[in-house]
Amino acid sequence: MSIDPKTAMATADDVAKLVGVSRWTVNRAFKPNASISPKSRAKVMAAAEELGYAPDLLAASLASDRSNLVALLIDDFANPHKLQIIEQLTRILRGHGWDTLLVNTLNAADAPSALLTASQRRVDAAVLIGVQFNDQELESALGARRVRKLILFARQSENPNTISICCDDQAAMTTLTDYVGEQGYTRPLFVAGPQTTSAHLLRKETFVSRWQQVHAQQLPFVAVPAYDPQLSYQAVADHLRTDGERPDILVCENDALAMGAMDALRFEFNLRTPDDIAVIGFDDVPQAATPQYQLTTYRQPIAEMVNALVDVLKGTADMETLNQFSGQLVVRASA
Amino acid sequence: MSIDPKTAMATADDVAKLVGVSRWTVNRAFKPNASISPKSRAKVMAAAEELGYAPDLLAASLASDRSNLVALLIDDFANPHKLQIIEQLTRILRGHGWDTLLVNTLNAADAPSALLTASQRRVDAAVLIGVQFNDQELESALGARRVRKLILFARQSENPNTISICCDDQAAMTTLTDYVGEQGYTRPLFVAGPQTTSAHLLRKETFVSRWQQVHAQQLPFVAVPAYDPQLSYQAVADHLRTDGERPDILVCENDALAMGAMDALRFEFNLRTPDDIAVIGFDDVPQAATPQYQLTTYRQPIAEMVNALVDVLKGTADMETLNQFSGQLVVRASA
DNA sequence: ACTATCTTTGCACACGGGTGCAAGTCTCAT
DNA sequence: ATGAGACTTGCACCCGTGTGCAAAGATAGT
Repeated sequence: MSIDPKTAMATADDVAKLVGVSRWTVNRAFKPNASISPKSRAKVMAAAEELGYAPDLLAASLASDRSNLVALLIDDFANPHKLQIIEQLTRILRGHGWDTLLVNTLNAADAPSALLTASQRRVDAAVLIGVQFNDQELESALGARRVRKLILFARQSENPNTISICCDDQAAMTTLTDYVGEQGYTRPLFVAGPQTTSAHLLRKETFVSRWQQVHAQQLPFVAVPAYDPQLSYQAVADHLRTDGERPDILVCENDALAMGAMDALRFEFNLRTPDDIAVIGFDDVPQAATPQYQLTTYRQPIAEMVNALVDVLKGTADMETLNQFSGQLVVRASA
Repeated sequence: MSIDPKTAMATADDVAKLVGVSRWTVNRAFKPNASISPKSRAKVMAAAEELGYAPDLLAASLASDRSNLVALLIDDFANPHKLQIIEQLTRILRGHGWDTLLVNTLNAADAPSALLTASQRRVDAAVLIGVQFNDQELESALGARRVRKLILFARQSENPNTISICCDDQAAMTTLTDYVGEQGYTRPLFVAGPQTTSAHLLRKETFVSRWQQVHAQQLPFVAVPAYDPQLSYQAVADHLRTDGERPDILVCENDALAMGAMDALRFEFNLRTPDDIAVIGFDDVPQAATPQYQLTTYRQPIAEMVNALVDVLKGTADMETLNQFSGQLVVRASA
């Protein structure tokens, strides 16, 4: 083996010595647009390969004040949609030269500490996704202030210190509400997620107010404490057992809730979807397309949104359109 | 706002100046077991809070040769089991002071490049999980040699440069094989994942050879190109359509394949589980417990395995037992 | 051959903190 | 009061690379 991993890694100085140039020439060889002659670069690269040299990104970050690191804060692992987002985010960011620090935030109280850690790693940005984060803490928490860019992904925010990249939830839910009405449903039950005080989705509010506006009818809802199919199963089952009048459609804040709800209908009450009770979700997770769910849902343009994130990181984003992405209704059998 | 994020971050020197001590005293205040008087520490912490100071982990990594960073390489996002592993790994590692760099490796050819990036960030270890990684590349790839510790998680390896933390797959599959026999099944079909040449699971081999040993019977199998329920659905459907004799149980390399297979049985052939064909999986993903699957499966002790990873990182691990974890058979309705 | 111009290379200084040791300070028994 | 021993603090040097500028080298036109 030519390189002994026990010995110290080769540095640019080592390569420089071997080639007979200065250290700076070596580092330039590794920069795409650096001013260096093709000949020097070739010699450097050859020597680098021989020594197993690769530039130290830590030292580079320290010196340059850019880490090419993005922190991703997630607290919601029961929701399969997160896996999709993680996949696309890590893949696309990596394609543009950013690495991803994945931080599992245990709960809202833990988020400030997670942000602090991220800031100590000098991340170029921290992306909060599905995190239950208190808007006030976004102001006061030390970590929040230390992070260069604070980005809420797939979630709205009124906090001016924050950049929000998301769908126009109101427009999306309006589309969905109208669809529900057009299909002739008259007794919707909204299945909502955690009722946080801030940084939350406007889906329930939009659906309820839009429905009320068109149908002049108050709507009941169920609140599930987390975006977890099992909790949704429980909550929906409990609700249907206690409440007298049966809804004809469950409008769910996302697919995780929708799938749990649908399971409850089927296995607790032996009800069929959509014949007995229809179900509609949000996110279009992979499981939504499987034959047992065939879930009608709304798909967010995640890849586009991640590309917008890249623009934000590069500083070339159009800040006006960042929270106005529009997705599409995916009609399947469930509603 | 007391801290302007646009201005430079406070450094230990700034805090030192404010308190009237040396920089080293400031840094000591942030180390749990450093030699510093409680009084100094209190003064330092107060000043630090005032200035919004927190130690720079990049600079610390550079100077100390420990990054407290672990790279996690994953290429298999269609498998919901990955989400469980990611969740536990990030949570437990964070509890012990390690951060996680999540790298989405596109395919086997991409893994060396991902490892190289990780090594450039000076990760303390790179954890390969479910990655289709060529064993030869584990020898030759630059990134593989530059990484301090190379760990295969939930996967065996014969490569001596590699540390493998996993179940005793043979023992697990033997348990499972015997269970299948005891339940009276006589025509198993094995549903296998990608047939890579190395670093793969020994589940198929173990099941087939064990079955053959006991029942003196050759076994058919299906190979699915990825651990993706949809691909499993297709492969199983195709197989059952073409092959004449119908198996009485599908033994699947993991739950992702098992769920896809079960869907195929139900929706392509209108067969019921386990009455018409039983199904058995591996991993015990959350979905396996839902009423529509009720999947009999084998649960690996992920938390224990992650704790072993922590021991490896700390250098206190018992290397002998690292690939001999044992999980448990979870019997549900599907087989 | 000589100068104007462009390209390539080298360098001082900076980034923020860790390590091990030596000097300084304090405590307490004598 | 004094000295041994324990606890605190300060310091020189190092980790590996980026930045902007100045010097050196190459190129082309006359």
